[in-house]
Amino acid sequence: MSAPTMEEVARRANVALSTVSYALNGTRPVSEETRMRIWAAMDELGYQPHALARGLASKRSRIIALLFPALSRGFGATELEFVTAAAEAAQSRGYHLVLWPMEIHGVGDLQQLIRQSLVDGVLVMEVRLNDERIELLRRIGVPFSIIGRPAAPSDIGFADIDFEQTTRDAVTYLVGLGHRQIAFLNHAEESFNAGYGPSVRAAAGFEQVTRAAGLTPISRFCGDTALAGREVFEELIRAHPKVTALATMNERATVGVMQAAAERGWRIPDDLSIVSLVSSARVAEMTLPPLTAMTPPSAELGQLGVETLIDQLEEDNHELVQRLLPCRLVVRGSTGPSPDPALRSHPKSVPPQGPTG
Amino acid sequence: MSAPTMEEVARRANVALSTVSYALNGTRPVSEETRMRIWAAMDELGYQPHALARGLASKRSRIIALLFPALSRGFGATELEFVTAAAEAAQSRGYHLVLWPMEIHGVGDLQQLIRQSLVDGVLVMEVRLNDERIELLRRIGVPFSIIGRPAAPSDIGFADIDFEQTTRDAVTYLVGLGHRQIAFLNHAEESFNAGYGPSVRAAAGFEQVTRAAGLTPISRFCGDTALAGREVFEELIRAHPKVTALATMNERATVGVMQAAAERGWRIPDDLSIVSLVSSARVAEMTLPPLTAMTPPSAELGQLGVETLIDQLEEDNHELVQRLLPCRLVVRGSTGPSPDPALRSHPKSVPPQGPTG
DNA sequence: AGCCTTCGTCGAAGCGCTTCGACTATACGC
DNA sequence: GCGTATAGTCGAAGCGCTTCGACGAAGGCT
Repeated sequence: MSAPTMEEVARRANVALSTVSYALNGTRPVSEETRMRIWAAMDELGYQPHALARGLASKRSRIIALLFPALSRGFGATELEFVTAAAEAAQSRGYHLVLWPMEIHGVGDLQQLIRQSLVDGVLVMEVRLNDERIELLRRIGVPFSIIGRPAAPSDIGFADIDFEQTTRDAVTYLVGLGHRQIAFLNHAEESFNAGYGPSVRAAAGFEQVTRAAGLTPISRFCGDTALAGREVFEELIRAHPKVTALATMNERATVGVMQAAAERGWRIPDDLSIVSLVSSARVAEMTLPPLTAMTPPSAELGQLGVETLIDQLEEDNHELVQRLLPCRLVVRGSTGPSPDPALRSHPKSVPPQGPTG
Repeated sequence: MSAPTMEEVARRANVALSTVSYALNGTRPVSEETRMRIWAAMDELGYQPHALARGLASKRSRIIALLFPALSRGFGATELEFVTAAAEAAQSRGYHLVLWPMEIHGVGDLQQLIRQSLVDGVLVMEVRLNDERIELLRRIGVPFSIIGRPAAPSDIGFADIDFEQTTRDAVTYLVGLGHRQIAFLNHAEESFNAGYGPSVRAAAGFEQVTRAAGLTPISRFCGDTALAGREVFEELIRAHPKVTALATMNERATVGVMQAAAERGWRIPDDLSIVSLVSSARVAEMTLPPLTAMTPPSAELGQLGVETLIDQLEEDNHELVQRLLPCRLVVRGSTGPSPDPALRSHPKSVPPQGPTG
């Protein structure tokens, strides 16, 4: 009834307990013949090594923790995909992934968990440029790798979206459509100032690519709500009436922009093009028209994050893995050739559907 | 440097190792005074019990697994919220939650994981009415509880959305707005036939509430894509031109419906009301207008699922917990008073923005 | 031939905890 | 008063595994 132990395997294969262990882990050489006998015994018994016992004896639990901010802003389908991919990657390397949803504010909570010696390492999501958590983790002395990267990611493994490249790609695409006045809708100013990586890096990328294209960078901070999106958009259009395209960092605000555009009679993409800088397909397809968007490689990031960590745990001279992945452009219905902005203020058609919410 | 052990605590408190254990777990009486000394020693050392050792010795790992279908249909923000809540609930009861993303097709994979004795129990998401997984789990002999419920949930703990009630509530709300021809947009027929719980139960609820209100139930199956939504909507309106309100089961199709409605010049909610039967706020706010929706109690479900399982693990005479939670109606912009359908076919305003995708 | 490695195996000592049986001292019943 | 619980503590035996040291046999070197 209860699970077979290594001892039973050993008896059945007529070898010592330790030999079974060596055969299982390849820790010491075992003759071809013996190994065969042991394997046979194992699967006749349906043997699976006892994870806790193995962990206790070897001081390596083969469990890693995924640290993610509970109930955080902007958590959605993308993150789920990420988490799933991480769990799968862990599983395929023989590890387990535990979820530790928490905000870390002091060394306390986390240290308490770490001290339980349940996990070999920690994977951290959503890292800011100067994230205190990194210092904390280092002080605690637990192996970790991160998704996102701090300002100076000198000696830690990470995997992150290449926001600069993503923004450049998006803007380049808009320029290719003939747009010349392109605005960038960032996250809230507080995020930017707090060093939130996506915000800071995308801004840098935008600045860079517009300058390189000989254009004037126009950008705005904007809270992550539809209302903020509307307000900022209105102000933006008043200040820069010739803007024909928008690259946006946050989806809720984007919806607000679309509302506001509709209210002033602008059609998307005829009168205004919008490209969302980081949107999963699921979300991008919810709007009308569906959003042309840069889609984050969530699954790859999750996988990469886990592998970076595990490599670090297993190899002694772990070469640091640090990887940047750009988002992939998926053209949907929200982008088109640049209109002549002058012909736009009084749209060819009619007043659109008013706000209803 | 390395974590303190129970032995060090014992030495420091001048008691036997076992006494520390008793003090920690309350397994046997320990005098007030001794207990104080032990506590003091513990937090001077920053002691945390070693999870693996504890698990090995007690045969209870205090780890539970969340089994969820990898890369499944319809996975999004709602599910993430659910997972987060589950992890938090586990944590607050002193448990850890590991993620096991997998499709179970045979007893094989799962049994292999179970045999590692890593987890005390399993929480299963997304259960169909006649889910083979339940039989499997029972055969494997691992404690489990489920989110969703099978056709005859006689003796297993579960937590589920009350789809019947939710649908009734939604339709009642529409009826209250004056709608008399209300259609129900279900998931795909295959899901229904496969016994997918939400699909089957919502259908039952719809049938019931419409009949009770003296209305004729109109319903359609519909694939989970915008295209399917458009097609089914067109067919529906041709067959039942007087339909003024829709209760929809799936978000992608809903977007298709909104497109199709816009194409024929219908405004939402002036010409057509839509209530989404299971939508998280995040998604419902992405559309234009934002969707009035029944919002699932994801967090509560996650928490309830975990607690059901843990109760079952800890109490000997575990009274079976079986709970149904209805979704909460959140009115947004997609519902309004019933129009006179006769006045609708040639809408007051203009041809809307065409399809762009 | 003699010596040193390497291969293949065994037995035993833990890893850090829980739990069982045993023991002492005190309280209780009648 | 004596048997009998009960509170409070201890020591030791595991839980199922990894890993260390040891040892014989086989092979390579000079």
